[in-house]
Amino acid sequence: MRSTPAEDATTRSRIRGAAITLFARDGFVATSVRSIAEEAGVSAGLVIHHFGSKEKLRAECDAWIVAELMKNKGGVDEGNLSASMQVMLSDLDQYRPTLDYLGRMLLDGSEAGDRLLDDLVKLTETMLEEGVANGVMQSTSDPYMRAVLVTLHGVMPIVLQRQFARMLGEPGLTSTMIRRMTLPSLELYTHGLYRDATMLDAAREALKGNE
Amino acid sequence: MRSTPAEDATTRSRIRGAAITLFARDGFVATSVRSIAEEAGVSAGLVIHHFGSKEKLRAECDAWIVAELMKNKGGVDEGNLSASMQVMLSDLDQYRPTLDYLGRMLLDGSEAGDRLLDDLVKLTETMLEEGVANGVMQSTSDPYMRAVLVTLHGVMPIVLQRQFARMLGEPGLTSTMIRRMTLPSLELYTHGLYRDATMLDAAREALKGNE
DNA sequence: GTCTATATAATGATAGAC
DNA sequence: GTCTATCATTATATAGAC
Repeated sequence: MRSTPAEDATTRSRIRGAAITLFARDGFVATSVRSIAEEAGVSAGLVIHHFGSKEKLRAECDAWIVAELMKNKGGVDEGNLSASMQVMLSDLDQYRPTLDYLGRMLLDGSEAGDRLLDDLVKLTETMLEEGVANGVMQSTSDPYMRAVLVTLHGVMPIVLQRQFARMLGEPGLTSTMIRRMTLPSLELYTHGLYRDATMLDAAREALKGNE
Repeated sequence: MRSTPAEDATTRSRIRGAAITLFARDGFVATSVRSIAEEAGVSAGLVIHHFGSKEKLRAECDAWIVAELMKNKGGVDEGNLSASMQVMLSDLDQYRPTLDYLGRMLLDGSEAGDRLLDDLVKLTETMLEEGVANGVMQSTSDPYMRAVLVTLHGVMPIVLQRQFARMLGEPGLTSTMIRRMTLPSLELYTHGLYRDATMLDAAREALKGNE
């Protein structure tokens, strides 16, 4: 619970940092208290002494990461998801552990991760609404679903970063990858994939029958 | 290794089925041999007797799922990913275990999962190339990256199914969700998100400077 | 605060009876 | 083929010395 600023050399914070690294890399269940202790250069007993249990340590890691993410989200006026994500993706050296851990949270059933994603969807929904109101974005038949899809597409490079990096021959999430995906992503979000509405109209007709 | 057709009542296949269910639901490390045995209604010793080790059991589950997925991919002439996925997504009752397990494979570092995803990307790339050649799809500055993005967006509902379902108030991947996401997805793939190329042009300019 | 030693439970895997 | 009993290892967590 220590929250003194600039406490980065504390043993407690070093343990937390080690835990974040290993939870992010191997997942919660696959990470042992012993391995965290080793990574932090302390004994296993001390880890438990400081945090009570592995589960409580995880909760504190979750909270720490959420705080870290909020710090950056605050910096963006509009609460624009892609912008706050972009800030972190453009400074990978600093934010990699945070982003890696975020990916784990979204998959591992963390309560904090769920609430975080809900927030991201809300931010995205607002951004899309404003875009439509300003006339810069297309309207949609289902604003909430579109916000969910855009958000999940946004976190995909983090959640599936192992596959993403592997397919591009990179060792992990790199700035090269981020740069390379920028144009194709924007192309998709600008011109779409299909040149006309044949598929869309067909789907509209098909769904009309089912309702 | 038994491959006799209609062997569904075999103890061995029942154990494999139980393993697939639990690996998909809880992940490989979080699933114990004992819990698989219980799910299959046999003893823990028998599981090892049949498969040698937990790891070998996993390998056989992987192979089984890959075969199951290939079976359906073969049914589609063009090797269209969204079509073969759609086949399975439209018959969730039958393919849920397979799809759930696929999601795990893509995340858990399974070799078989990696090769499978590579195949899906290749199929998608071919489909996109043909679409461009036929004039029904937009061209792109980076065909491979676009294929990767479209593929990863395609498997996203499976990989992030827990979040996806939770945000739509569903207990898991349901046909209701699939139906509801159809139109917004096609809208995005038809009209995109942005109404003009302002963002895209800006990115093009910005990247020109960095090269 | 930090360690070592230990308690207790669960894990993957083996041995041998039937 | 299937079970029970068991081994060896590892896990989280505790106790107590320093």
